[in-house]
Amino acid sequence: MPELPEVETSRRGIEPYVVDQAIAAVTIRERRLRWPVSLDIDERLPGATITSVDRRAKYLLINTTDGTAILHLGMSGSVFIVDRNTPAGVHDHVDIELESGHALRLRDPRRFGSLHWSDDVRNHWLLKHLGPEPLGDDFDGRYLWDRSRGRRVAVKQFIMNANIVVGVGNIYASESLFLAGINPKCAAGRIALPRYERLAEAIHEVLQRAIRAGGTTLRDYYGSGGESGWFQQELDVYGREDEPCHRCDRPLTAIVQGQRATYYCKRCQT
DNA sequence: CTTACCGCCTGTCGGC
DNA sequence: TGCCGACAGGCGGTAA
Repeated sequence: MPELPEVETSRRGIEPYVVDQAIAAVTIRERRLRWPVSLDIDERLPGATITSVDRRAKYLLINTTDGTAILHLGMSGSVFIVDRNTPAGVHDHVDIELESGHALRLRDPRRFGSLHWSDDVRNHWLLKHLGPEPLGDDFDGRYLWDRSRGRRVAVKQFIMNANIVVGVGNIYASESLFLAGINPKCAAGRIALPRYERLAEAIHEVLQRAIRAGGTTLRDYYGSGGESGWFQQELDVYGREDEPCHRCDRPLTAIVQGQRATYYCKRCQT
């Protein structure tokens, strides 16, 4: 569920509590995440001081004086701040305990998330192949057009491919295509430049709006359980099968692409 | 190179 | 009302 806006909201939420904090201890209650949590985490984090919290794609990068913890929230993960002695719930797998008496807690019921250690994040295997940030300078319609030439994959799957552009998850892919008026089934290689320019703008718009919405509800990452900022976006199509299109009033359509649900308007998206 | 599909998990939801 | 099976969903791995 956490898409890029939610991850960015989490980053901003925990940042003030963890930056410049020395790590007193690390408690790992469950190592079996998407990949087993490496012993490096236990060995290297304690004693280090957190220098910054960055985001790359949907990864949170907890930079320390000794290296970087790479955290992914998967489908159901969340991070939040608790007092160090707050009893852990069933799915609270990791605590990074800080000198301040707080702890950064990772909760992830489905365990699709992950936690890695790296001395050289830029070349880490999880991040190395990733495409540009959708909110960064090197992402625009021209870029999408360039990368899509000769590709027969559907445009929705194309923009969800992290090698092409990161952070466009299932929800925001449908929303962006609606905003741009593009049929999700359209072959990526058969879409002209002007339409990709509209699509790039739409992706930017949708993500930016969601981050802003997250920001307005970003009250308290301390003891919050990490729910704040989640799902504040007003959605035009996602999850609205048979409900009226916000533009033309006709019922919206749901299909499956690459084993994932897609929602769109047959009249407005061509 | 591209494309298609698998499977890791558990909370939620629909059907009976 | 209560139980149970189906399913969603990010994303790297693997196969074709």
